[in-house]
Amino acid sequence: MGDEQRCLAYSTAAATLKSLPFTVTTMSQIVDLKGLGSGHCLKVLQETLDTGYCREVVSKRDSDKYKSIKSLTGVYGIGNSVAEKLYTSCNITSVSDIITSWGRLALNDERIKYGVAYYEDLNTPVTRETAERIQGVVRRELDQVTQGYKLELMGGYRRGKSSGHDVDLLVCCGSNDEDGGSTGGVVGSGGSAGGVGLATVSCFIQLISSFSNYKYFFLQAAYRKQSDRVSSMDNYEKCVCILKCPLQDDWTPDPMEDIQTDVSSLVTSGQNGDRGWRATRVDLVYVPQHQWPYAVLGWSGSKLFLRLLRRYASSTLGLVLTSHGLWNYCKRKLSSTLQGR
DNA sequence: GACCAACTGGT
DNA sequence: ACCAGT
DNA sequence: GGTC
Ligand SMILES: Cc1cn([C@H]2C[C@H](O)[C@@H](COP(=O)(O)OP(=O)(O)OP(=O)(O)O)O2)c(=O)[nH]c1=O
Ligand SMILES: [Mg+2]
Repeated sequence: MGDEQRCLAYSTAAATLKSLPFTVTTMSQIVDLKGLGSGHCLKVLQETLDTGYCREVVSKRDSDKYKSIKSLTGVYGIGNSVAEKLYTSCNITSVSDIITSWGRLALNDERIKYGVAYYEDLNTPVTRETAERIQGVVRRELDQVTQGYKLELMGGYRRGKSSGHDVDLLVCCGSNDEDGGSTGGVVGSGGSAGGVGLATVSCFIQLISSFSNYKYFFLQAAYRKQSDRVSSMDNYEKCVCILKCPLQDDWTPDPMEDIQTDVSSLVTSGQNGDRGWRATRVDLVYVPQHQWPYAVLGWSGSKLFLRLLRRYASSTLGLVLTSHGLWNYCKRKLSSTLQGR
């Protein structure tokens, strides 16, 4: 049921107001703005301007259900659907409820374990300073396996934000790494990478391997379509992980530290602020050089901007815009040098 | 009343 | 197909 | 929920 679309409508309305160069004080300033419509949004705004708040907003915001769902979806890996079920069918209202009732809830998604164990860390804003520290960690790992690469901060930071919910990094390998050709150990989905240390292995796989070597947490890896692979080994396009971000410059991960796999040990080891690191969500995206501009566009956001831009590409230009390229519907990549627009 | 971005991975 | 995520 |  089109909740996603209603969310889109609210986002557009909010962005419309945010874009105004002045503080809104009267309805006449906003009634004719595109994106606000003539219904719900205006009603909320009218009441807010008249009385300082909107009864519907306040009652929704302060309702027990809203507060519970908000806490539950704050767990990485729990979305609206599961949160709703936990709340209505299991009387679960908080993360501590989840921990207490873990055994009977059958939450199978591996991410939820980490989401619960590092709930506080993962809901603490990541400062730009932290993001740059992570970038430094990644840069030093990359320097050991390749050269001539590009590595840039993406997402909110690239748009000038000073904090965010994660660190988005875009990597583009140097020309030496493009098309290695040789095949080697296959990297299994979801965790330990094999065949580490071979010169022919893609720098991205080596990078990810260094994370598991160092006992960082590894969550998920996405594959790249065969046709887009830079080399035969190089089948990862994205790595979604949680890294231990050093709190001081001199901290290095302890290779002896075991990775905990059950929630209770994760939760206990996740507590305690005094551990020299903070759990940080990191997205690493790896693209071949010819896709770099599309990847920069696609990973800079914002989410709303991308949706509007892609809608324009599709409905006005008749093209498909993704983070890999600009295509026509027959799946032929548009040669932008020939089609100069 | 149709349309609303485009995609991947886990179950 | 559904859910969660980018 | 807003736009066309
Ligand atoms: C969430 C989301 C992100 N993206 C892209 C654009 C985002 O800028 C990029 C990174 O995703 P996010 O990290 O979720 O977005 P962000 O970096 O803008 O926000 P924050 O500062 O809170 O981290 O991925 C999508 O294309 N679609 C989506 O639905
Ligand atoms: Mg981000």
